[in-house]
Amino acid sequence: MSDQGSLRSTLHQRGMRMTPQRQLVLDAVRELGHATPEQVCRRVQGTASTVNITTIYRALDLLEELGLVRHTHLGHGAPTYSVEEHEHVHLACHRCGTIDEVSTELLDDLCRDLLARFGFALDATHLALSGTCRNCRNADAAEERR
Amino acid sequence: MSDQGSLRSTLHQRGMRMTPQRQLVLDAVRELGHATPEQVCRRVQGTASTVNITTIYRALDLLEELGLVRHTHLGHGAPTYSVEEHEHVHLACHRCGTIDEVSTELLDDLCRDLLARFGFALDATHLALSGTCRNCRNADAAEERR
DNA sequence: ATAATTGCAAACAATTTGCATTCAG
DNA sequence: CTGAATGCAAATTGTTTGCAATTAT
Repeated sequence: MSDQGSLRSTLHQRGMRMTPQRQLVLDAVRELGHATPEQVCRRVQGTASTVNITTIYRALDLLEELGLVRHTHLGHGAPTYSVEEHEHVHLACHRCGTIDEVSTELLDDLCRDLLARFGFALDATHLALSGTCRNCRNADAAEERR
Repeated sequence: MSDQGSLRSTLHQRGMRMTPQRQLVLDAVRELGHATPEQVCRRVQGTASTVNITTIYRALDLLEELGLVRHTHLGHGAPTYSVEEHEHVHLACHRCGTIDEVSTELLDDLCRDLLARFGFALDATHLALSGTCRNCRNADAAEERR
């Protein structure tokens, strides 16, 4: 599902079109992995230099509404967009800023729990968990010892 | 720990002071629960009308650095600040925007897992989990049936 | 005195809006 | 033709910076 054709028809049902701009934005997000609107814009402009950043924002919103892309607030600043496909969880260290990706399989139990207890269907794709990574914990421990 | 006095002395060790503005910001965050810098500002200005929003930002940064408050990106827009104290997890429905709070105890297993497998110490306070709440799932199911 | 803190204005970054133009059905 | 989509400029929102004036030690 959600291949080229079905996307076209989903849009068509809503009286919308799959324009070159929207396709380029989707491609850019696919290729870049995690990218801010700014970065997507630069990428798209590599191919079609006249595309305006406003269009990028509008396309990202639309694609997100259609469930094709997703945004996450990793650090501060601008959010990053990525395709819904590759499911993973971010481990963001708030000490050094490193971001690791691990499988969503980790969350399976939690998912089940939330559904059973609260009727809440967790969207496990692209979750960002913040904490302290091994390195920083070691560094802290060393600090402590002094 | 981290009562009035120890805060004062923590600051003092760093050659800083507990100013009225900072106290008001901390109080506001305490009272408001989850608030954007803007909201904190309005609250503080209710008591001390001349306090500038710049000061709010600076105080929030400082208080966060001291581990007294914490910010989370709930919806889009501005982040919300809240006191570190009451540990809980947010269940944010991306359909209707409702935000529920549940105990962090839910995450105990996940915490253990992350630490054992990745050496990652999850900060479970104030995690936001996005997904679909019971109501919206029911609504969707009803839609489906038609 | 001296160093921290504040308020203010201005800069800056990220995002949104209004509107005239273009484009596809 | 008509409505959807775009580009552009301007407006808005959220946040940061530089600096002079104020305040506590």
